[in-house]
Amino acid sequence: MRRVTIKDIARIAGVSYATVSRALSGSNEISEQTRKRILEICEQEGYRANVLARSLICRQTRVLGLIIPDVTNPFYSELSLGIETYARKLGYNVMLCNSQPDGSATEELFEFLVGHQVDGIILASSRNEARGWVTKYFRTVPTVLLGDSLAEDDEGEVNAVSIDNRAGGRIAAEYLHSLGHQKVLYLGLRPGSLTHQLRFRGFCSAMEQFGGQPEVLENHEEASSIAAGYTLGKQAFARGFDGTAIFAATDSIALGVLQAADEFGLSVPNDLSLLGFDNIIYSSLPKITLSTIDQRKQMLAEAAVSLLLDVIENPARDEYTRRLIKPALVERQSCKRV
Amino acid sequence: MRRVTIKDIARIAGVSYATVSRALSGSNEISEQTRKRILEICEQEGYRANVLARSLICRQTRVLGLIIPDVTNPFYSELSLGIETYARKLGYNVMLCNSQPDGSATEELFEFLVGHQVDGIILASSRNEARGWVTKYFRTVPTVLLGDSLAEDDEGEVNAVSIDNRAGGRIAAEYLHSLGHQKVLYLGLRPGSLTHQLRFRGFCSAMEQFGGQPEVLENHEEASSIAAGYTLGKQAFARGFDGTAIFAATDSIALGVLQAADEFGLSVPNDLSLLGFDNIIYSSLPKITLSTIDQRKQMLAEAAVSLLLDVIENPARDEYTRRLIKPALVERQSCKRV
DNA sequence: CTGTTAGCGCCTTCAA
DNA sequence: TTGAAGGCGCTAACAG
Repeated sequence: MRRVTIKDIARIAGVSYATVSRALSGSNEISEQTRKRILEICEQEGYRANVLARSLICRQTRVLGLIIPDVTNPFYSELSLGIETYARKLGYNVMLCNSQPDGSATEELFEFLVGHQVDGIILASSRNEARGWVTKYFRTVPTVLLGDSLAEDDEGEVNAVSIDNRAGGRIAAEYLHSLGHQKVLYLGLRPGSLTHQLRFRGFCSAMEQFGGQPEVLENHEEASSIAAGYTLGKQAFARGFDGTAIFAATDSIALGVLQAADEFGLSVPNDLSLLGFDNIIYSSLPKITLSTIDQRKQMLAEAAVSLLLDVIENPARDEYTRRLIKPALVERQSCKRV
Repeated sequence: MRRVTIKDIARIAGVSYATVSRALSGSNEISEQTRKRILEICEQEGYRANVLARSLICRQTRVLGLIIPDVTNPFYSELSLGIETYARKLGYNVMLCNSQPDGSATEELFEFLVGHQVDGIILASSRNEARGWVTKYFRTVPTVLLGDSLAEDDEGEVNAVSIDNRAGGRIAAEYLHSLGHQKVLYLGLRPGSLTHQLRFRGFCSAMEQFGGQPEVLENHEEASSIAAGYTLGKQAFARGFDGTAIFAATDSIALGVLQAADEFGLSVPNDLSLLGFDNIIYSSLPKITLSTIDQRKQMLAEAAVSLLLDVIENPARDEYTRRLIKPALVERQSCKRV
């Protein structure tokens, strides 16, 4: 399928192809007449500029790369829609890539995106390795991390945007404490996830401060899926869970726990309170009505894009920004006063 | 950020850049020695071929465009993951684009993708306009429709893959009939969706054959969202629904209906049977356990990619293929014998 | 205001 | 086996 090029248009219009280029680029060193005529011909012939050829010269593609673990995860799909929408509004397009839940395709995808000359990359990841990936590539291509960068408070050499997970954990603890829960299980901590660790740390420190006793049940899967939550939930109930509340590492995990509880004849919130994290849309479903901590995905999305564009436009920018967004409690009906 | 090019490598290696090109392309008209040496230098310097420049010459980019209404819809996110995974396995990358639930961005996205020289496009849409979009562009770029192409059985000039929606409707009717339901409401038919019409037609013809009485409640929103299902459900219950079962146009609609039923104190399946369509992952949630018709997304995804690649590789292909995939009933706990 | 020319980074004949 | 040269579609000086 041979496509019509700028030369074809030039030939038809009887002008040089530089003129056509000018007509298209909105240059002002061209008469309105010829511009109109050329534009009409383009329309007629169905001309579409070859963006690749253009990028070759302009040294920018106006496309951003976005790497997420898995679109199927509603947290990431909502995030990616927010990012795509906002980027498009600012004149950028995004190439969405799934790195697999375990992140195994991440480096390959970086290479791929660099090869495609994207202007910048957003890496959305909650993994420990995330920071390493960013530092490996950020000298080659402007990159921002959408996730936690470091456990300690010292800033690393990465530009990052994330929710304040420590604060999120604290909010959870305060909420459960306010309902009188003392013995609470934190279910689904993934050791490979810095995000989860921060969340857990914030949760524990507040809980202990209140004299509560946090327990943990780790998730050794690579993803916080409903299935993982289900397995872990069954495990907890089978060995005789004797606390009053469960704080799930994510909403998906909570959904799985709910399923397990159902099978064990445990009613939420009557026999057991359940609190999630993320506020995915399915948490608001009837009969689910999961109380949770909201991640403010829209804000995260816009912050990440803004930061990335800032990095792209100021290549000499010799500072690193780390934006932390405050999470918020969403109270529904899965938690009850003990 | 200046990136290292083939010329830099050539200079360092002390060869012409044609030689470097050969080393990289796996050509056999080059000695193993120099190839190895060059490859090492590339590695050292962190050389990444500029895919754009390459595509300019090779006239193929190995990227496929995928247009879906909205990633946030789990049906489409599952589909898109399937498509991306399968395409990547075959050496293709995909550019995912959201056309908005109302499809308003579709034409713009076609133009965008054509400008980016994608090798082909998959348009996933259930709208009436879908066929028109495809016929408008398929001469410019190989395109396959993932959705229904025509109401009538005559083949149009489009290559298409879809579930057999008429059969899906029939299966639904047979199932509800087998449980003794006579008065059934088809809830959520979108007039703008060919898919829904086929589904409804199959449903009605079977239902009538059984002597049942199908009713309809149309959805005039642009998307089959949970919210739309909720509104429609409330509407149905408010005006006094007196049937025994509801067949929802999609699972998301069904989820909304469930919420409305909950508010009206109606228990599913005790007071009312509810059947969905799609089999999104959230239908299997505890306490939701929605019976539904499975769309076989994996199969759809692979069929669409295969067909598209076939069209790409055989440009002179003078036939149109339409693949219909059989849907399957997934029985859970939302339907009961009357 | 318009045309000419020289590349962007890469691949591919054609010579050597 | 290697190098030189032309060109993919387009933009950007520089002339005219």
